Amino acid sequence: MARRSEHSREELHDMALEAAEAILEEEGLDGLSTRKVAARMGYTVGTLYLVFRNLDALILEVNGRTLAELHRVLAASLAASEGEPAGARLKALALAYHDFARRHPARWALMYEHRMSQAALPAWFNLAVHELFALLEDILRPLCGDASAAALAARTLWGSVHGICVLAVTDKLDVAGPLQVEQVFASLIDNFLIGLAADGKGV
Amino acid sequence: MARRSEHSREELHDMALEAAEAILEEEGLDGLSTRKVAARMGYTVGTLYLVFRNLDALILEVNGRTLAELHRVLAASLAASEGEPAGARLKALALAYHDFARRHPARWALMYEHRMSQAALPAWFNLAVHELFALLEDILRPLCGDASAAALAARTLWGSVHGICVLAVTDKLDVAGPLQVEQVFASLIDNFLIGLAADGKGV
DNA sequence: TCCTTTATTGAACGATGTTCAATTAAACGC
DNA sequence: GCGTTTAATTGAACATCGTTCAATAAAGGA
Repeated sequence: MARRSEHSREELHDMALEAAEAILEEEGLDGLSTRKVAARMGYTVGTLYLVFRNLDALILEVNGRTLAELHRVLAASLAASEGEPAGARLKALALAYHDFARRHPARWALMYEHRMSQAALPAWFNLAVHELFALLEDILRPLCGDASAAALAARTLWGSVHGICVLAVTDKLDVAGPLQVEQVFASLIDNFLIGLAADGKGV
Repeated sequence: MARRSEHSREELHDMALEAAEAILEEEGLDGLSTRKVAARMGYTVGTLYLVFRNLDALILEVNGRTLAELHRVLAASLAASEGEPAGARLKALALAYHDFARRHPARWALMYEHRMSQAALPAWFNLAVHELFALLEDILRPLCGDASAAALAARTLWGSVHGICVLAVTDKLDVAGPLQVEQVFASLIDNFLIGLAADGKGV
């Protein structure tokens, strides 16, 4: 077993997160346990509890890293569609989101399904969520009257895309395959953008 | 403890489902356990396993009943808005869905978050999901060209409303209170319907 | 080399889902 | 009414879970 001070507390911290992520990828949500994480680090349970207050604290940090990775993926999608019309960029974004959910189902589910014991999520987590919204708001602002309208549109589209992903990934959308999901995204974004454009003219 | 043949197997079946639902309402998702369900029925764990193959089978049936109750609630909302314009009826439906999620958070979450061990959901469950979609399709059909367009629109709106509810209920929508959620629903439905109407004219 | 310090361990606790031999009460034959 | 069969019901057992904490063992200073 690991020898005294072979790793700093910070190293243990990162090793635990990486071990947890590996288990989630290989065995899914139910495979995650404190003993498995510790074993994968080359330590025993006790050591894990020196670094994290409990499993919830570890999961919260895993979720923070997943959130950051998701942000990178979506930002890359936006960078790749620079110059294209807003509708095409939003559809690419939705597909990138769906693709991330399919490629990392356990980590993605953990973000949304895990209920924290403590009532409120920490500020840094809400900030990371806010940064995801900001990506959408940047595209939507030119299409909306003011910033608050863009904020509302961003929350609407975000929630919608997320819901379609949830149902698609768990096979409750009653459609077959990613090809059909693409159609649902197109239906959402095309129609929503037509409505947004009409709002500007109508009022 | 319960005496031999005091309850038929069918009675035990229903008692278990009612016990499980009561525990979910009172203690939430994490409160549910086989021993607690059995104790609430006035039996012990062993008896529960004579009626249900395992906890997953019990949860699946609880979810079936929740699905049926949700269908009743939404059908009632539709009946109450008979004659009103489609947009108003869809908004009322979305609010009824959100209200159900808020009033029964554990049973609602159990429907969407529980991963079945067996790969595929049984046919009767998918049929119940299908019946929920049918409610939406009935409103959308007059607004769409053909039935397949209505089916696509129904899936789009359903997923969208669901996603907004998920984020709102778990406080990840970054909005405060049900009043704001109502605005998000309105944004979704108003803009989507404008788009649908434009589709008919444009093509 | 001994001693202090502390990183690390692993046994313990209560709870979980699940199984199944043992028990006990009802039902039936006489 | 009594003995036997039948099956409904039990609860102890097992592996696993998150969590705690006294015991241990190794590093560094004297």
